[in-house]
Amino acid sequence: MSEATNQQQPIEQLIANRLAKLDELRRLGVEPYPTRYRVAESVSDVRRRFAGASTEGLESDRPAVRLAGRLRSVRGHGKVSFADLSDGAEQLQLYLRKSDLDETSWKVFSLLDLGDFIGVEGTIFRTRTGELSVAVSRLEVLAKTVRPLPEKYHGLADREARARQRYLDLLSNPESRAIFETRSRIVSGIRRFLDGAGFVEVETPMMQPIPGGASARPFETHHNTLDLDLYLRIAPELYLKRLVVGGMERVYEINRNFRNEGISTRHNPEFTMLEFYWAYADYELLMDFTEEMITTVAEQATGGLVVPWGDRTIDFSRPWRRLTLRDAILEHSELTEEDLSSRERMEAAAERVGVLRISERSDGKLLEELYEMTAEPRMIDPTFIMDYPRDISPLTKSKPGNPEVVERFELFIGGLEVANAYTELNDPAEQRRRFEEQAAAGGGVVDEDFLLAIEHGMPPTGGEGVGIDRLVMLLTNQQSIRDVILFPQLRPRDSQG
RNA sequence: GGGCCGUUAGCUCAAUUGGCAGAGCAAGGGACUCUUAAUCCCUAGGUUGGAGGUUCGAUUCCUCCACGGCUCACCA
Repeated sequence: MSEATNQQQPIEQLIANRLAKLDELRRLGVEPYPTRYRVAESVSDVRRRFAGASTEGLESDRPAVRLAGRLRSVRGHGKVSFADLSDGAEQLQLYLRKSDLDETSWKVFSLLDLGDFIGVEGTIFRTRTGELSVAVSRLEVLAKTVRPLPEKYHGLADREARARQRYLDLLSNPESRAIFETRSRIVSGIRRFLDGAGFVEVETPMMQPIPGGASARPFETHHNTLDLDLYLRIAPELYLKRLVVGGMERVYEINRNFRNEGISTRHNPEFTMLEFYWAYADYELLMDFTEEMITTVAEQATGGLVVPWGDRTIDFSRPWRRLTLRDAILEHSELTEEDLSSRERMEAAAERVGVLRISERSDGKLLEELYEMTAEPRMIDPTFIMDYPRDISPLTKSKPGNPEVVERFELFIGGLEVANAYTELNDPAEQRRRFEEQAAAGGGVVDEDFLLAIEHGMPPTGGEGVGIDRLVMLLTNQQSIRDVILFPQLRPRDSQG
C-alpha cells in the first residue's frame, strides 16, 4: 500500500494523506461528516461582540462560545497550538493547549488538515499581543476536506482557475469576496430605491417566441410539446411595456438577458439588466431619476461618490453632464459641423477615425460609430448622451418638430455604456412603420402581439435599461466583466486534462 | 473568428546562449506551552498544458492542438 502510494502523483499523495487521517478518525470512533452541529453565532458575530472587550474584562468574565468554521492555518508549538477559524468572511484565532483539552479532542486536532470544518467550544480571551482568541476546551470534526486549498498568503492568482473554481477564489482572495458582497449591496440598493419610488418588481418571459427589444442575435431553443421554437430573451422591454398597457404604471425587472454575440471584457453571453418603465415620465425626468438612483446606490456600495477607476477616478457628484450625440462628437474629436453635414462628408470622417464597413451603415449608425470611435472612451465621469438618430431607435418617440432625432439617452461612465433610456414610442401606427422599416433593413420581424397590446393604449411612458454587471465593474474598480460575474461563460475544459 | 502574449510541483513563483528543473507555502518525520506569512532540523514531491519536429541534447527553437489573458471584429 505504501509502496503504491509512493508511485502516485503528488496531488494524489496529498489526498491520500488526508484520506488516511479520515480513516484514522473513524478508527477512533469519530464521524468525519456528522449530521449536525448547531451554533448560535458565527465567527464574525463573535468578533463583533467582543471587539471592544478588554483583556482584563475577558479575564474575569471568561465568556463561553460555541463556534463552527473552516480551519485556515495552524501554528504549532509542541503541547500548545494556535489556529485560525474562518466563517468565510472573518477569522478568529483558536488557542489549543493539550492540558486543557480532553484526550479525544487533542487527538482529533492532530488529525486535522487545513481546510477542514470544525466545531469548537471554549472561552474568549486575549493573548499577550492582544489578539482576540478562543481557549478551546472541546473540538469536533464537522467535515473533512480531502483536497488541499490554495496557498494561504498569495491566494489563487491563476485567472482561469479563479473563474472556473470560483469557490477557491472566494476562499482565498478576500478582494474577490468583497466584489460580490458589493454587488449584492448594489442590487439590493436598487431594489430598495425603486420599491421606495412606488415601483413593482415583476418577472417576464425568458423564453420568447419573438426576441425583441434589442437587435442582438438570440440563443435558440425548442419546446417539444408545443413544437415551438423559442428564443432566450435579448431584452424584456416589449413585455414590460405590455404591463404598462395593463395599468402597472411603475414596473421593473432585474434579471438575465442572453445575447449570442462575442465575449469580451465588457460582454458576457448572459448578463444582468435592470429595466424599468414609468408611465407619464419622459427621458428628461429619467435623467434626473437615474442620477438620484445611481448616486444613492454608489454611496451605499462604496461609501462615497468619488471612486477609483484604473489609474483615474470617477466623480459621481451631481449634476451629471448632458450633451447631445452630435455635440459629444464635436467636443471630443477633431471633427467639425462640416464633417457631419452630409452622408459623403460623414463617410470621409468615418474613414479617418477608423470605422469599418462604412457603406453598410445607415446614416444614424454612422453617426453613432463616429461617437464610439472618438468621444465614448473619454466619458469617464457620468455623462448623458442624448438625442439619437431615429433609424437606430425603433422603439423611441421622436423629438417634437424633428422626426429624425428621438428622445433617447445613453449613460456613459468610465467609458462604458451603462444605461439606455427613451421616451417610449406609444403610437401604434408609428410603431408598426418602425418595425416594418427595421424588417425591410433585415432587422427582425414585426411583433404583431406587441402591436396588439399597444393598440389597446399605452400611456406616455419613460423606460430605461441599466447594465448591472457594468455598474458593478465601475463601483468595484474591475476592468473585466468576468471578475464581477460569479460564473462567467468559459470554454469547457478538455476532459483529457 | 483574426492578431499578440501566456501555460513549470497541490498553490505562488524562479531557471543564464539549447547543457543535471529550483525556492517559498502546503505535505510527511522531528523539536518547541503566547504564535499570527510562527521558528528550527530532516524528507518526499515534476511526462515543464498535449502531440509531433529540429538537435548529441529542448522548459528554452519550429509546427499543430487545448485552455486562458489582452485586443480587433460582432453586439440598433
